[in-house]
Order: sequence, then C-alpha cells, then structure tokens
Amino acid sequence: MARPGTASSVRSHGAGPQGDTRAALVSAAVAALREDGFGRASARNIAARAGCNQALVFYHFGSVADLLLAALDEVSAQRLDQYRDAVAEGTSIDELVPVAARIFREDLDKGYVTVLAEMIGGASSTPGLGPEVAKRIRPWRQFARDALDDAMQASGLDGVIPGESVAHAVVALYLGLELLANLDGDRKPALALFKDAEKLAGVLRAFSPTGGST
Amino acid sequence: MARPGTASSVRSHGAGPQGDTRAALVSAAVAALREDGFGRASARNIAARAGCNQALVFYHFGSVADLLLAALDEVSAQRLDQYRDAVAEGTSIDELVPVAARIFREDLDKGYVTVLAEMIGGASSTPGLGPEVAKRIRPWRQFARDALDDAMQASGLDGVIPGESVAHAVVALYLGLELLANLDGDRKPALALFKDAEKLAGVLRAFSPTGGST
DNA sequence: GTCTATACTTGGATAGAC
DNA sequence: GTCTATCCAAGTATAGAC
Repeated sequence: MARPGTASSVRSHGAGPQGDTRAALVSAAVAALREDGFGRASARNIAARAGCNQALVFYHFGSVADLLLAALDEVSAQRLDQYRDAVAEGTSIDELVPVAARIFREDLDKGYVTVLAEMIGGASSTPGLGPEVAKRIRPWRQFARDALDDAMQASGLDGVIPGESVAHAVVALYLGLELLANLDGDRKPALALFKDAEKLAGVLRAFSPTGGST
Repeated sequence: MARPGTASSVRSHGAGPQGDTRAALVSAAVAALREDGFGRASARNIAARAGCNQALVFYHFGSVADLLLAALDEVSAQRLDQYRDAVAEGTSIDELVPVAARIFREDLDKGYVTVLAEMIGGASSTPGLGPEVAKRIRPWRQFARDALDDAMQASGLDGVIPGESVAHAVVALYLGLELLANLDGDRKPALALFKDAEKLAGVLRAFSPTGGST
C-alpha cells in the first residue's frame, strides 16, 4: 500500500513548514477520542481538528482504526512515563495511594485514560481491534504489577497478596472509575474513594507484619 | 409523536400472532448490544434480528437510542432481581465472595453486564445518552451498597469501611473486569481474581473484630 | 401495526490533479 | 504530500400504501 514509513523515513523529502501533518493527525485523534468519543472519531472529524484534508488520514495511516491505534500508542507511552515518575516518589502502600489519587485527578482533568477507555469500548464494535487494544494494555498491567510488588515488599506483605490478580483488578478498577466519571461528569465519587483509600491504607499498615516500616 | 403506549396499552387492538414485536425488538436490541456492540446496534441490525422491518424501531420507540435504553431497562431489572436472590444466600464477606464469583461467571457467559458496559461506552458518543444511562446505574450502586452494609455488619466491620465509596468501587471494578474480559475473550484473569479474593476473605475474617462470626 | 419506498446524512475509501 | 472530487455503503428517519 502507498503507506509512508512508519517511523523514521517520514520527513525524508520536505514534510512541510510547521511540523508534519502526521503528528497533527495523531494529536487530533487523541482529542477526538477524548472529547467526542470513539463513535464520533471519524476521519472527517479528526482531519478537521488537524486542519487538513480527510484523505490524508488514509494516506498516512491506511485506515481510521490504525490512526486511532497510533493515537493510543502515543498517549499510552507518554502517560506511562509520567506514571512511572510519579510512582517513583514512594514505595509503601500509604505512600502510593496519595500518588495514585493525584494522578487519577490529573487524568480526569486531561482525559488521558479516557482515550484508553474509549478504545476498549469501541473495540467491541470494530472487528480486529480488540486484540490490538489488548496488546496495548499489557504494559499498564505490568506497570501496576511492578508497583504493587514493590509496595507489598516494602510493607512486608510479600507473598500474602497475589500480585497478578491485584494488578488486573487495579487496571479494571481504574478503567471503571473513568467510565463512570465520564458518564455524567461527576468525579466526586471517585475522588471520595481515593480519600477513603488513604485512610484505609493507614489502618492496613497497622496490621502488616512489619508495621509498615522496612 | 405517534408513539404507542409505553407499558399497558400495547396489546389493545390485536398485537399479532406469536407475541408482539415490541418485546421482540427489545430482546433483539439486547442481543445486538451483547454480540455486536453499541456501534453496530443499528435499527437495521436489530430489526433483522427481531425478524421485522427497520421502520418499526421508530414506530415503537421513536429512536434507536430509546430502544437501546429500553433494552438496558429490561436486562438491568431482570438481572438485578437475580443478583438479589443470589446475595440473599449469605451475608458475611466470605460467604458473599463465592456468590459474587459465581454470578460474575454467569454474567460473562450470558453477557448481561456487557449490555450495561456497552451502553456506558456508547453514551460518550451519543449526545444526551449519558445522564439516562447514569440514572440506570444508580440501582446497581444502591444494591452494592446494601449488600456491603449487611456484610460489614455481619463481619463486625461496621463503620470501619466507607460503604458509599466501596460500593462505587465495586461497580466500577465489575464494569472494568467485564470490559477487559470482553476485549480479547480472556476471562481467566478475572476468574483468578475471584479465586484469590475467596482466599483473602478468609484471611480478612481472622482480622475482623468479631472473628467473622455474628 | 407492518410493510415498501425514499429522502437525507455521514462516513470510509480511492482516483487523479497539483 | 496535499487537495478536490467522487463512489459507495450504511445509517436515521419519514411518508404513505396496505
């Protein structure tokens, strides 16, 4: 197919004045997913946001679905980096919960995880998209697993709690909270949940074998 | 609008031989949401499933969105009843977790909560649908809250854990698990999670003030 | 109540000029 | 690489015959 280079060969013979359109399309796709949802993230919608022609979507990405996946790739990688930085601030449970709360609030404001949630929801209506999205969730689950393992070890709960399952649950919970919060724009329940979780983390610490200190 | 009676006045002057089409359309809508997802739950798709004409969707429900909401209403009410029955089997945490696991497996098989998940996902792309779906989630959160309150009381954890927040979290987790399971058809992580939760419920019981017995 | 036919809209995708 | 023009498919919704 007349698809240009996927990564490095793009800017080969004069891509344009102020940044290439390929990147603009990806950004526009992210915005479309966030603000209009999967169902309205059409080639025309995205192209209008990017200030270019609709045909360029197919020239650069071959299909709308592939552009959407590229958008998910970018926002996912970028956001995962920020998560890693934030989690590096602490290791024990009662240190991590406030961090999680802050990141969650940030996500609700900027709507990054919304992109992921939209893709997951949309995947059920688009043949072949499911596995691709699933592939891109794996790093998130792995990230949750690593952070949890560290926290469990720091709290002396190592081995007591099954990391694999809890990591899966954390990702699922996170997605569910995003979905519910975006449904009616009410993020109070989710924020209240994190506040309560902070309190509970303190209580749990008292029960942990090492008393919460390494 | 030329909309027929919403509930009782339907079968007033000869609705047809084998059950009225209105009910058939609702069932077909449920199936469409489950099997094809929100994005493909079109009037044509649903009508074909119901074995009738596409125009009848608009005659009976005015719009596709309203038919979808009717489908959500039915499956939600029906399923909530079954949940109430199941939860009545026990009150303490370690009694409820196996029950929750069984129901969850049942839902994955029959795909009832999928309908809810699809509507939540689709709502972000359909103007005005969000609040309507949110309204229909409220009974679920209330149900979770009641079940949890009973369990907390039976386990002597009354007051320790904030019911409101945990109920919200339970609903969110449930939705997230469904979404992830439907993404690639892999329900193993979710089922493993419930198995681990059963074990943990036993451990938690040992820590609870009353030792798990009322 | 149910059907056929049709009007209108939007969206994916391609061809070809520049 | 980008645009215009266009084709085609699918969807919502309505009008009108039966």
